[in-house]
Amino acid sequence: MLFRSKFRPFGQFPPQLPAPKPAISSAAAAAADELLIDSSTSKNPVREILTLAKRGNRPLFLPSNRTRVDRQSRGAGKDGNFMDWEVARTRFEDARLARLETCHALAREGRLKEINSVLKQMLHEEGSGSAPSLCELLQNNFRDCDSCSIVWDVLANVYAQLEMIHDALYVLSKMDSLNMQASISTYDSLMYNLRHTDMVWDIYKEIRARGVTHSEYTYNILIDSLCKQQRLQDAISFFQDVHGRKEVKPFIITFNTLMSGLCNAGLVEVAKSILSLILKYGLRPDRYSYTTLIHRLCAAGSMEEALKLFEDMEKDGILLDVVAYNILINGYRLLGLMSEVWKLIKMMIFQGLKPDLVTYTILITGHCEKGDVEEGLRVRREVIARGIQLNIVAYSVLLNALFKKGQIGEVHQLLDEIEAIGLHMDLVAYSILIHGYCKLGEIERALQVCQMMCSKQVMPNSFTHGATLSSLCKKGMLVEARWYLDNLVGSGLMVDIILYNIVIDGYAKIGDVDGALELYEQILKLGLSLTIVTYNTLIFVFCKIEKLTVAEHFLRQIELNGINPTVVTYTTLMDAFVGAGNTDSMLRMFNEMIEKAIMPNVITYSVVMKGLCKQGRLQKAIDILKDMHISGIYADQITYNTLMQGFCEVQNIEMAFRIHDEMLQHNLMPTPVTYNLLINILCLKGKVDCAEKFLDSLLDKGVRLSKFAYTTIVKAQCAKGMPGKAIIFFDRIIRSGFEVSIKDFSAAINRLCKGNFVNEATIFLKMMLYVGIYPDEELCTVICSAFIKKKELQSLFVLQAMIVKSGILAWDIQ
DNA sequence: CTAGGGTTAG
Repeated sequence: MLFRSKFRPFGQFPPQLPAPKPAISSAAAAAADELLIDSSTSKNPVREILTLAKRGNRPLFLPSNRTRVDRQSRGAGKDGNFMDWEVARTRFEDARLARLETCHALAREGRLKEINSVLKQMLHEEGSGSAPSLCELLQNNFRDCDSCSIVWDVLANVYAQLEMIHDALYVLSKMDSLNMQASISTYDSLMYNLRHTDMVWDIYKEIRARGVTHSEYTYNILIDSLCKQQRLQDAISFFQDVHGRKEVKPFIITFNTLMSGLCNAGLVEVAKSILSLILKYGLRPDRYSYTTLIHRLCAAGSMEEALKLFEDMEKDGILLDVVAYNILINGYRLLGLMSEVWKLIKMMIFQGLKPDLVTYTILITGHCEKGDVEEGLRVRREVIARGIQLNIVAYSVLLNALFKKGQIGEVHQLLDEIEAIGLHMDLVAYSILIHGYCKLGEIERALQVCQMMCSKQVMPNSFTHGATLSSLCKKGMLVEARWYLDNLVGSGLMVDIILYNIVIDGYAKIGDVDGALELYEQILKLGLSLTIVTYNTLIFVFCKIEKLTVAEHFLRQIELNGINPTVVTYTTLMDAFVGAGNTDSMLRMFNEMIEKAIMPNVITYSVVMKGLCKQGRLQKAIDILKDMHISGIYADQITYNTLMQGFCEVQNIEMAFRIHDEMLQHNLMPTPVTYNLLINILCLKGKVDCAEKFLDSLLDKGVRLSKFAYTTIVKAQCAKGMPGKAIIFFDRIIRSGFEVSIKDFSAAINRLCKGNFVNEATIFLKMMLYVGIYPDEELCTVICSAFIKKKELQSLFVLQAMIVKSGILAWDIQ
């Protein structure tokens, strides 16, 4: 009982979105029923995701806690036939009893390992939530037998091993009420599986209170648990308490555990000092001690130091194994040095070691990171051809890469493959799906996946929730995002600062200062530590509502709190100053960050350029481009577009096109904005035909253009007295499938009327009515005045009659 | 107890 109170029940997440507006139709209800059966009987969640994805239906929120009896009844009684169900139940009970009988027989002979494996198989089939009924069976059928307590103990132990913590705790509480004592090995298992939570200490206290003697693993598990919970100081103190007087000699494993914890916390130097501590205790560092450190150094990019430790390790007589090679190989992959990766793979083969799945996964990751998913998929085929089966990690890498490229068809193909092999989706794999769907804007599908993983007892963590929250925010669904966040907080689940940052950013993007500040207050109340991201986001929202003094004040506040501003902090402020036309303040900020040795990035430079262009200091802007090349920061499309816009504003057509050429020389694909700028400048300079030819040449090359490029040309044709061409060209826009709006028509008609091309304006009006758009009051006025000016009273009356008849101005005329 | 996969800010 002690344990149950603290443990939170499963199945609270995901919170369901506020009910989707349309009521669930009867067809959907039928589908829901079908799904219900799917989710409770199917062993493969991937199948369900695919089914959902292919069906493309609305979210159907499934109840996740189906009881066992319910499951049995659905499986057995086809037509709800009572007898069928009764027969099936009896058979099922008989099979369970037979197995428990076997366990007791084995217990009488002391064959613990075999009990363990029988129960493991059994509980795996039973699933979580099965403890109450199994306990009942044990209690009713095996009460007076000597071997009972052994079976009960192994039962609790196996539940713990299978991470069915609820069930393990249930068995323990039952044992307690029956006056049976669990073994230290069972407590160890339980603590190991609860090492990420505070509950280990409750169990440890329980062990002490009951006078159970600790095992050789007990302390190690506790130290590991403290490390896993980032309580390093406590871990070290506990180590000293237990091992300080050297009465209980620590394992080398315990030292390694500590080193691993320190490394994960980024305290590599402290971890290194453990090496000498090991010697002081009369032990020798082993393979794990070295590889733990080396791994950390590789992850931090310190390959040289890592290589040096490898030499030390070899001097100690420890040969490189596959794991050690993989760590090194991954180190080079992280640095993007794929040639070194290949060298090492050849080297390990030369030494008689076989690259394993991890090696290949690193290779696949490397290819995918370069954007070459095809090559990643090729390696996958090669691996399979060598008789190695990919695991969920390798598939995750590929899934993630495919989502990033938007190759959703291939994603589904891989999911099919995962299903066919029978691999289990894990937390990361599910998170990739959720994030992927979110990025595609398919939030409902993402929520379905979330729901599904919950029903499979794979609980979403902060990353998973972050993906959902950020896409809700990106879609501007702040009410839903806030509601989701509040639910997370309300259910007492771990909510970290990142989740708050995401939603604050959501508010910031829509300029909702109050929403952002409300969450800021909440963070303070909860006692979470604010990060620089939080501050950057708050600075951004004040910039957004043009309160630059407040924003800059915030910067000073940050510094007073001892937090270092980053390149993002400064770039945000600089961009706002440029937007407010205050280039001097922008430059002041730029100089300030340089003084603080904060490295500008490509965005910072682009902002500086934008400011300089605004002041007309174009030569200076070009100089910035040169500065960037020198500091090894590559200009991107936006940088070039910014510069190009500067030259377009002074109508320097030649420079605009030279910048375009330079983009191509640097292998940068111009964006729609680039083309819009160029087409616009051609039109402004009266070279409308030239603009049209340029547009055609782009289309020939297969470039996709935005509607703006087309309407720019139409506007120019109208303004420059080419009404006939404008009509033909506008027709082309409609035929190309663009959605035209009243604004596009008004822009053309206004310009035509201004140039007295009243007949052509009328043709536009007819086109407009033809596609089902009606003129507004303003546009009617423009056309009527044009008729009056040209004294075309006949047309005027026709138009007025039409206006009255169509009821466009009905509300005005009364 | 060591290796490979997912995340937030301009």
